[in-house]
Amino acid sequence: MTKVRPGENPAERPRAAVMEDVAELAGVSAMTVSRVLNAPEKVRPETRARVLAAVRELDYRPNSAARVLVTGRSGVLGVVCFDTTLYGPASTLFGIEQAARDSDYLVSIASLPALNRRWITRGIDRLRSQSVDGVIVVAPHESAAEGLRNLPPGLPVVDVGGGSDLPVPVAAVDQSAGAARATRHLLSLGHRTVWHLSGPPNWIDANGRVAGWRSALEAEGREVPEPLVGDWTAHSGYEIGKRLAREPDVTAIFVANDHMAMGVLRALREAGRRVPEDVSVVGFDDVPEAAYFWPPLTTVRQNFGEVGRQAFQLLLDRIAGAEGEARRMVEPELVVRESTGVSP
Amino acid sequence: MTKVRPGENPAERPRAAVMEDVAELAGVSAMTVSRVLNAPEKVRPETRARVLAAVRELDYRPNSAARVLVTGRSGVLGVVCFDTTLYGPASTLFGIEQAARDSDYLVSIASLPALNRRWITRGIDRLRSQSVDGVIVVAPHESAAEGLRNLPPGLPVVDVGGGSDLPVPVAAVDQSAGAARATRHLLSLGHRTVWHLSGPPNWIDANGRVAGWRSALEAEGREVPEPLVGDWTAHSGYEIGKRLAREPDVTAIFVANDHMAMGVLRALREAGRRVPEDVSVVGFDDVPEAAYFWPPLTTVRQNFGEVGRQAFQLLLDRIAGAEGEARRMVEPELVVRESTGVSP
DNA sequence: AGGGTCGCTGTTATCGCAAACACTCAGGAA
DNA sequence: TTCCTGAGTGTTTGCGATAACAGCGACCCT
Repeated sequence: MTKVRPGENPAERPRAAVMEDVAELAGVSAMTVSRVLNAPEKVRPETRARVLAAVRELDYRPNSAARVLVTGRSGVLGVVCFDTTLYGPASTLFGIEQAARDSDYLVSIASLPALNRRWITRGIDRLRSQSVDGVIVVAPHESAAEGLRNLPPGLPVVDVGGGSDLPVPVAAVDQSAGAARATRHLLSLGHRTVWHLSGPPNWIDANGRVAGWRSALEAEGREVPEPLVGDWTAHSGYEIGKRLAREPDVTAIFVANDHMAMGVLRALREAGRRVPEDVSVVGFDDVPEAAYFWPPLTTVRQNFGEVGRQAFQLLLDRIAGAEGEARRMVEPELVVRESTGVSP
Repeated sequence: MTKVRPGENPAERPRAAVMEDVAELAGVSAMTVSRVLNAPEKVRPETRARVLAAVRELDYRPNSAARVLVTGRSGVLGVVCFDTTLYGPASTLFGIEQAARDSDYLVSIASLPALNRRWITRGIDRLRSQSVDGVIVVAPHESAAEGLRNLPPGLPVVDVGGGSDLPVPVAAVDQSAGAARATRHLLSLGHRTVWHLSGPPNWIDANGRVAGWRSALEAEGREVPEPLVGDWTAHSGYEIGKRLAREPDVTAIFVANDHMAMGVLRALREAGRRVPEDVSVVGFDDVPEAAYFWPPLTTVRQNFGEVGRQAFQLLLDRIAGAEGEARRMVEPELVVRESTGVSP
């Protein structure tokens, strides 16, 4: 006998099946259906088979809202991010999503209209209101730190790319090591020193690359020129590149990302300075196109996918109750192409 | 009097406040609290003020799972997508997310390990199991169509970039128009005909660009060369570009995206063919770096953000009960830079 | 005075599921 | 036999919110 619920017209499209419907069809109680789905070993195989057959026949799907209500777990994790059209954040997000998919988690995203403490807090709140099990913050900016200082208690949070003084676990590429590697590569080619075109102020990655570059120069006792500051865009690379091109001293430039490096390459060429004969250029990121720049760009590859996976793993640990701080550093890799050569 | 729930130790961190707690503090019933939050005009201003004060004092946040359970609405929409590291999909996703944020929707994403019917269906199922209010599919591939043929009834679905024969509303850039515009631009510069390096087979955008290119050539009675097929990467553009560079006939190339165009530019240069003096090149997308290619790339700009917004709007309409098909076409724009010039 | 209507608030039932506990029955130990 | 044990299943309850309806003054109308 099929109950017709009050207000339900049997002629209309039938409601989606619920656990009780499955139970009835299989001749068991709803609880047994629940067990088949959540702890199959506790149900006798024959019963289990009957239930599963009923599940298939009715195309039953558990209602996650009901399950969340009673268990407190949603199987959804949140990602707070800034601009997902930038190569780095987009790749990280992709890595997180893939790792999450493999563990049957779903990812909700909250993008921010601006990078500051208030918006980050709002983003986390927005996600929390949807009962996410945890949050990964991809906002590689100093202001993220403030936003992570007082988090709602009980919400697992992991940061990507953040500094070392954060009160939450962090997964990141070792920016400083990558920058140092790039700088040493240039020095090893005989350049007296290396100029730097950095990312915008207060971006963690930008700071890390400046630090690595500076320490590599200082370690060798080289002069440390004042870094120039861009905004990650090819446009800014071009504008600042024009200035650098006018300085005959400048024979080696470490640029904080590939897109800016592209602008620099163009500015140098327009100024008649050959790369790498007159000036060597190194980028950062290794975007897929970097090998097709003119000339092909020597750069530092970041494995964003791996960072995403590590961040997800840290979050899982946290959700499972792990305490304390944790850092997962991913090592970047120098990729030497044709934009670097011996000092003229 | 504050009830201590069974199993609760008053010394521990207190549970998050629920509606009943707010009601008690404000001296009203839970129902009144609910009304203050969902239909404030139905509550006397003084009462409302007391309730809101209690909400703030307890930092009360509604439990969305409970609300979903009873209303059937989650305030979450799902996006099914393939590779969010590609510029187009990433930008579209970003547009959707921004539009959603402005309307207090949250976005969950389900990325696909491969583009085919089965995975698309799975992605939609994964989202559906989280009670999303609707789904936007960003999978510009023929196989998406099959995946959209038999959808679960009752789930609003909108497609981005799909063909005209889909059973769901579609928001898209008019690829064909953009390609035709690019082709006509080249013809107007005096080129006898225009070669085409297309995207991979069965990608909707790739097909649309081929169609637009072909029709523009045919409209002027020009010879239509066999299109060459790439895979969107700069690498493939370079490899195929080397072949094109060997053909002296080739004076104008319409490339299906900017990254491949970058590879083509490099191949031409290496072969000693000057751009635009010997060969003109047009791309598609207008990635932010296109203006800094060497030479700066003439290309067709797609407003992905707008597409995302339109798709979101279509989905809102659908959720609100709108029926029937609908298409929102966004017009692309030709951006002329220095990679195109008069026929040699 | 009697009886609406209206504005505001409270009571009860319900959404779909799982935790906790209760029950049944077979098989083995005492 | 009697009791115990434990595997397998059922019953009850409650998660936190909203829908539907009921109650109750105040006010107006006739």
